[in-house]
Amino acid sequence: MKRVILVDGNNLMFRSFYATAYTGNIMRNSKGFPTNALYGFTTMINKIINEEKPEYIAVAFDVGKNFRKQKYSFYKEGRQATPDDLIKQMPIARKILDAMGIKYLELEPYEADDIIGTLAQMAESNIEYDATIISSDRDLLQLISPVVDVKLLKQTGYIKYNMETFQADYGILPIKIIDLKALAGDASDNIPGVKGIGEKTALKLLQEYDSLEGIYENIDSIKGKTKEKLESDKDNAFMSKEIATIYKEVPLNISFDDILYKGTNEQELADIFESLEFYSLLKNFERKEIVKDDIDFIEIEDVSSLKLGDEVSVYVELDQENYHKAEVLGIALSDKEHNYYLTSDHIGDLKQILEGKVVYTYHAKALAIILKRNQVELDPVNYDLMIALYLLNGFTKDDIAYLMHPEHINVAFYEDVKKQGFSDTVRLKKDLVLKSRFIYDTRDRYINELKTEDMYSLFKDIEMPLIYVLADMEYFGVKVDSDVLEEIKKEAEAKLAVLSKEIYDLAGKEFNIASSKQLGEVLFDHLGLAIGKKTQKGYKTDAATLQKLRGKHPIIDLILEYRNYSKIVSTYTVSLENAKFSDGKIHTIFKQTLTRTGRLSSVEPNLQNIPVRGEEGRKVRRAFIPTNDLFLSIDYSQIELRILAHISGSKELIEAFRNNQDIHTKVAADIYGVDESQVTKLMRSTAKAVIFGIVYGISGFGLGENLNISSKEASEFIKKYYELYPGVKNYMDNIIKEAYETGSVRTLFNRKRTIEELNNRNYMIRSSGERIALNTPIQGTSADIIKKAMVLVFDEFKKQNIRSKMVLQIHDELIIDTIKEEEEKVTKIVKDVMENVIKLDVPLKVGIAKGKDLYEAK
DNA sequence: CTCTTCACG
DNA sequence: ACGTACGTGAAGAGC
Repeated sequence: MKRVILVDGNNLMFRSFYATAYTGNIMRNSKGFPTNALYGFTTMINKIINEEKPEYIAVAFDVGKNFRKQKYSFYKEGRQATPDDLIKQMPIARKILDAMGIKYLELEPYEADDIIGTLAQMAESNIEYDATIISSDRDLLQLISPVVDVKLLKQTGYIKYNMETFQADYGILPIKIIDLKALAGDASDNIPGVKGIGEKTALKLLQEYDSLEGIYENIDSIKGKTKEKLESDKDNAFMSKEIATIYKEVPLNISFDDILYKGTNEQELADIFESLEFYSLLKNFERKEIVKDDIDFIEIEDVSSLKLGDEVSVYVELDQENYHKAEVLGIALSDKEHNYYLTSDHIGDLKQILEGKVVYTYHAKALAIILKRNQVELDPVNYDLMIALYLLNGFTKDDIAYLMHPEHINVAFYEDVKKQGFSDTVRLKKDLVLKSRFIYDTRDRYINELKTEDMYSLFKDIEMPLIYVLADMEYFGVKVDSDVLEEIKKEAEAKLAVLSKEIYDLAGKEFNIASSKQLGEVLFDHLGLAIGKKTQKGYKTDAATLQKLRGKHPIIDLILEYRNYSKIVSTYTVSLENAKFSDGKIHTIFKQTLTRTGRLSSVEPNLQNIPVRGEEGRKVRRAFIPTNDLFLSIDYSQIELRILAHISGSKELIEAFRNNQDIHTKVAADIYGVDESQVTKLMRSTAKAVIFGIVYGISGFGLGENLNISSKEASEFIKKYYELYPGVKNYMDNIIKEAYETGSVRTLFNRKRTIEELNNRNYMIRSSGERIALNTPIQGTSADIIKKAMVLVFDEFKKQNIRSKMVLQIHDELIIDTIKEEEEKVTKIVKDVMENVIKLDVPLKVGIAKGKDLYEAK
């Protein structure tokens, strides 16, 4: 028996396109040509070849006009036009198939379905062959027969249907899919069917009367509404049947020999992948010299033999991403004309080599920390390519290789090198030199781009200096008291032991409380509590869901408490202790090029989410102690709302901030229509939720969920807020309009965020894009402001010889590890800088707290 | 490796 | 009809 694989090419391309277009970020090559559909398509075809090992294979496409549409103009009407970005990719799919040695078939005015149907028919009539059809389109199920089966692609994986499995699922013969559509119609193809009859009813009718014809022959034995519907739409039903029927006599004039799988022409395919920049797929080929992966350089033993111009790029390779622990693997230097390689033991010479020069690098913070660890203090570099790219493209990879590949420079990806080890030193040296060369050669280009985009000042005056502020903070670190952590851990573990016993008793059995799957089964199946929302894998058991079940069963409170303590143990005692260095401190990494809004993030460990809201968790803060004498915490009061007031120009909000009013109380008084003195706690917290929601672009539903009120009531609040603060509403409308027009939004400091989501045809994703457009200028401006403040504070400390240290930034808060004698000075400097870093239409205000640990300094 | 949950602003 | 708040990082479960 010979197996024939029939692939629905159109279907694969559409699927691949929309699968990855979903987030709004369409994959493109460096020339801007869209490649997302082709990537998915190629991956799928490769998978099919590997899994099916076909002897015969054909891929069918739609082309030109189609006869159904010509006859029935409403067919597929109302469909969104195929996006240009997808149309452009279609011809390349055919080229890829040619290069892969796979026959593709298309013939006007037929659709891919009809071509597949015709080939399936050929298999039916030739005893030697059987066929497998691959598609996600259920229409093709009508072709299933004893010799034809269908692999129906699902979001992940597929379902294989043959005669038996199809009948088991649907209860009808495969061919009756046509009759099913004749009755139920098909919204996506705009096939009418019988109005008011859906899939359920249609299946029932077909199981009883076998076919559309059978149903109408027995129309009198059908009763009620169904009969009426059938009678009034009889013509539509038969017409729908005709449209839904796959045509099996397309005049292709081919034999199976014409669709023999010939195998890949590697050079041809490599050329296509090269132009599409599918580097991961190219790895599979031995390739001719298409990319640059060689470079001339001088290996330096004696530093005095180095001859460098005034402008120098330097690249230092580390053996792991965490530069607080990493060892240097090698050093590369480039100037206008030369490239040099230095072994890692020259790291200490970099000061002498680079002093007085204009220095460019990639990831200056890593370099700075490595040098600090080698007791070298180098002047700040002038240009960090990683930062430039972050500002320009929102590029977030630490690995420069991701940037060089699109420019046809073949250096190993860091992940791959790590896997293989760094043994191939020749390769390592070349790669390093290629990197320093690249940094040097692209510098002018990116500086110009920054200027064109009006972000040069943001780059030069804020982000570049901030590198060294952060390096200083990270390197100094935060001291941790292990005894305190141990004590908290012990207490929490004791509580957990008691709690789990009680929980098992109430549940009537032992289970893993940390498993949401098992917990869901216990609560909802075993104890029979009212089921709320579901997740992909079971019942939702998060805190919000459990909160609603409180009082329904005593186990709920215990579980909430259990979760609280287990979070403390795992995330905030054990792992913090593990993160401690031999100096007794934690050295986090502040990622400066990660977030889409301009905020920092903190990793290994995250020191921006140490508990504070709950009393139990908050105790963890006792373990964070100053290296000097005390912690000062200075935080912006309601900075995002003040920014909203400023950029929206809302008269009412500006007025309120200028008068130093409690904004939540004021808004509460306004929306409830009472005097401020009559505002209750609940009213104030409701107002607070409304205000925050507005900044995030919330819906009535979302606010309702959040406040546990009906979405109608919530919508009323939102409406009321807009009426009271028309400036805010106006801002929201304008920024969204602007975002649609320019495809991006900016902060007050010109930081730019492009929002691909706005071009998405999916309503949900577009809405999400609109919320991003609303929120990013606010969150981003707040990030800009505190970043600038950090740079100024750092400079001022230096100027006044302050030895107290800024150690943490938590988005709107700075923590200073303070020397007692400097307390007054430090407080004054930080407060002054933070409040005056920018002049807005509203004042900026800070709150100050201090203490002998992070618990008190809050 | 993905999902769920939960910590922070 | 649909799904429903912005930005993060980390741990544990379970495939």
